Amino acid sequence: MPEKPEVITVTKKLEKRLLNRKITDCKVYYEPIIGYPSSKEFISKIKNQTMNSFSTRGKWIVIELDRDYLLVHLRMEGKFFFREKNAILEKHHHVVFTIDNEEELHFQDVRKFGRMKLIPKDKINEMSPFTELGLEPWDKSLTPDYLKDKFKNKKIPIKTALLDQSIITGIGNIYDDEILFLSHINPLTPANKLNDSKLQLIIKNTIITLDKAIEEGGTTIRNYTSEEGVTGLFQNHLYVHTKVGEACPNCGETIIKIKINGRGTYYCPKCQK
DNA sequence: GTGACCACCTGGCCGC
DNA sequence: TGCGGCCAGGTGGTCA
Repeated sequence: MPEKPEVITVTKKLEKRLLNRKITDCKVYYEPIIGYPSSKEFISKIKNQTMNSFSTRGKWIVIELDRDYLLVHLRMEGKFFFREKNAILEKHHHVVFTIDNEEELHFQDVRKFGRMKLIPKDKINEMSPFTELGLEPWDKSLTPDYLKDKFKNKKIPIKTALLDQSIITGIGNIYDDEILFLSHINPLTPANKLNDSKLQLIIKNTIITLDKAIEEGGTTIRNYTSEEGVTGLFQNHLYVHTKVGEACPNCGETIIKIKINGRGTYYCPKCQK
């Protein structure tokens, strides 16, 4: 389940292999994957454009082409694989890009949640999903005052508030649990009840957690793998997520699991009162 | 404006 | 062994 560190890991690997190369053909086998424009238009527009740069915004992979930006959201299980030209289409491979007429880049998504958009460069500010996104975790503007302002009318649990991409972008369910554990904050605490020092702790631990996860190449839980099937190692450093019934690494109390807004939430009831 | 809920989607797991 | 039902979860849409 790709979050920011996994998106960065995948983007780096794609950049290494695809920078300055040309998309010579494209086939779409499951049309809803293409969020904008129509799949027919997507195919015709993307052909013969060179991939000039790779970056991320929130959980989106941003590929700068000649005339457009190709935006890819992996959602739950989107993955990229390289294959030789005219390779047999494997199960759950929904979009195939031919690169330099030499090899293929396959987008696989078992659950079909992933999305791609092709946005003209001159329309990126009005049409991209970025307008709805909040601050990146490393943004200098991410301060306790910023969060206090965003949370002032939020009575929802902090667990839910941190998943709100319009406030901080890039945090998903796994790192949310880890950040709150490191911050000794109960995930059910209403977001508007947190004081400056707690908000500062959240910011600090968000950066620590994501930096460490990026260093480890992301987290492999269930079946997330990055491009070329590379698996991340951060799951070896998780403190509470998926650790239900195990001892808290801090106090030894048993880690419990509850549901908050439909999301599985793991925490230590003693450390995170 | 806010928050709760649902749909999307499939594979894995569990109980019967 | 086979079947049905539940769970996982990021995002966008709907409704109260």
